[in-house]
Amino acid sequence: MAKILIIEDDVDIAKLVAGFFHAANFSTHIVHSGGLAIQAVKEHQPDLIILDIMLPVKDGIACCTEIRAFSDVPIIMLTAKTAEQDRLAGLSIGVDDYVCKPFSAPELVMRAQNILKRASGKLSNDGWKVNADMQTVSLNNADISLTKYEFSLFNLLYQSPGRVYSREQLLEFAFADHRDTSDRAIDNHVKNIRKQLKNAGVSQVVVESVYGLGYRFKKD
Amino acid sequence: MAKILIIEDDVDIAKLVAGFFHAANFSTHIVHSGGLAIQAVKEHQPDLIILDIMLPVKDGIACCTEIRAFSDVPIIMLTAKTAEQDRLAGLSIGVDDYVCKPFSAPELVMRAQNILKRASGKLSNDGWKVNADMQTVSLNNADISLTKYEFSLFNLLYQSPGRVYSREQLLEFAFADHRDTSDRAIDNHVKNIRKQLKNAGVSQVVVESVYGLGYRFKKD
DNA sequence: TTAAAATTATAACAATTTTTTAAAAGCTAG
DNA sequence: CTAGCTTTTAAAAAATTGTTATAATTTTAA
Repeated sequence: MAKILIIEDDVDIAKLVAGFFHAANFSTHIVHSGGLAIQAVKEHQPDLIILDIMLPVKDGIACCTEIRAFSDVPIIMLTAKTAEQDRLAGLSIGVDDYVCKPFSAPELVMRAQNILKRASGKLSNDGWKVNADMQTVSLNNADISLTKYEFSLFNLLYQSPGRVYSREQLLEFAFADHRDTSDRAIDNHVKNIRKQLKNAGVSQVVVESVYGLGYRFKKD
Repeated sequence: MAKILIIEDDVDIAKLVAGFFHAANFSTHIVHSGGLAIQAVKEHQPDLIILDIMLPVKDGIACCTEIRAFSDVPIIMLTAKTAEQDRLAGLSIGVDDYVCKPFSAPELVMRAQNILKRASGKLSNDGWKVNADMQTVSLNNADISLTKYEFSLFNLLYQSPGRVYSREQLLEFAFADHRDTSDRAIDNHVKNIRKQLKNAGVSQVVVESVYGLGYRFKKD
């Protein structure tokens, strides 16, 4: 389920757009000003951004430039007038697409899907792909099949690269009802995950142990 | 640009649906009665049909059966009530998908896109062909006859390769009104499907079990 | 630097859960 | 009633998960 970040000051339009993306099975997050945009991008790591060009204080073009300084996340710009489209075309800031207001929501969703389809081939997130449907993880399109708990564990660590989880936390968050299970079970799952990854040709260790603390997913 | 034929007596709904498909870059043609449907299909040769199940004089199911007599064009049925869905599941007329009213237009468009993507591949999906009329499945033109529930099960899994369905979901989606049936029934159907496929000379296991989760159709 | 202590890695095995299978019982349509 | 399909049942097989013991590694402290 892809994450969409909507940067739009008009509350009604933001909700409308979010609603359509929900219907199309995306998860969304909304911020209402350009000032909050950068932080939101870093925090939520969206798969795609819908960005209004007309924002108070810091406008869409400024936002886009700032985002582009640290991320290649696809951006669809919402523009109001033809003049703005021309301006967009002129400036070659890194916008992936633009949609003119008043826009058709299905069209917006579809463009988002197209862009994501294209982007997914680009292996943006270091080549990692985590698919909860299949309970599989893939690196550079090589599927790695994990068991239920292996996946649960891997996924939790993967979602917050660099964050260290204690074995207690891992039991609590990834194993849910197995609170009375021994810590060593975690070690074994980690061992098995590493073996699976190695078999799939992943040479670097991505699930790191942190002595005395727990495990974490390697950052960068 | 794919052609959609919309068979729907309610003028407003027909226009609404047509509007959404236009926005998604399809061309559409509308007929408002079942009586005109057959001729329209022959004349316009649509790539996909949206068919309302509730039509005056000749209803959607009758239309579907008639269309299936001479064409394999994908059909999405619009149904109003759950009872109708059950009826659909029971009759296995050759409907490719159904959408329940009130439906989300983006969802309808998306399902259409998915079906068309699959249909355009013809034999691209490893030579598999699923014929809802005959309740047969064929691989490279070798027919495999399945019973009603075997087919229903196989077809559901086949439509979303790689997606894992839990036994609960399979009961809900493929068996419709048999919610109180035991999980083990699914296992037996799967066993029988696999036996049939094996008898037909399909060596690879295409209906995979995913330990702890359910079953899925093998992807690629 | 080295030894002791603590932590993590690994492998073999046991326990548990889930899947597979076959046979029998229950249904249903002809 | 019969034949074919579906469901239940129960036991065997397979896969996963958990435990234990031991080895390897890292940290700490002498």
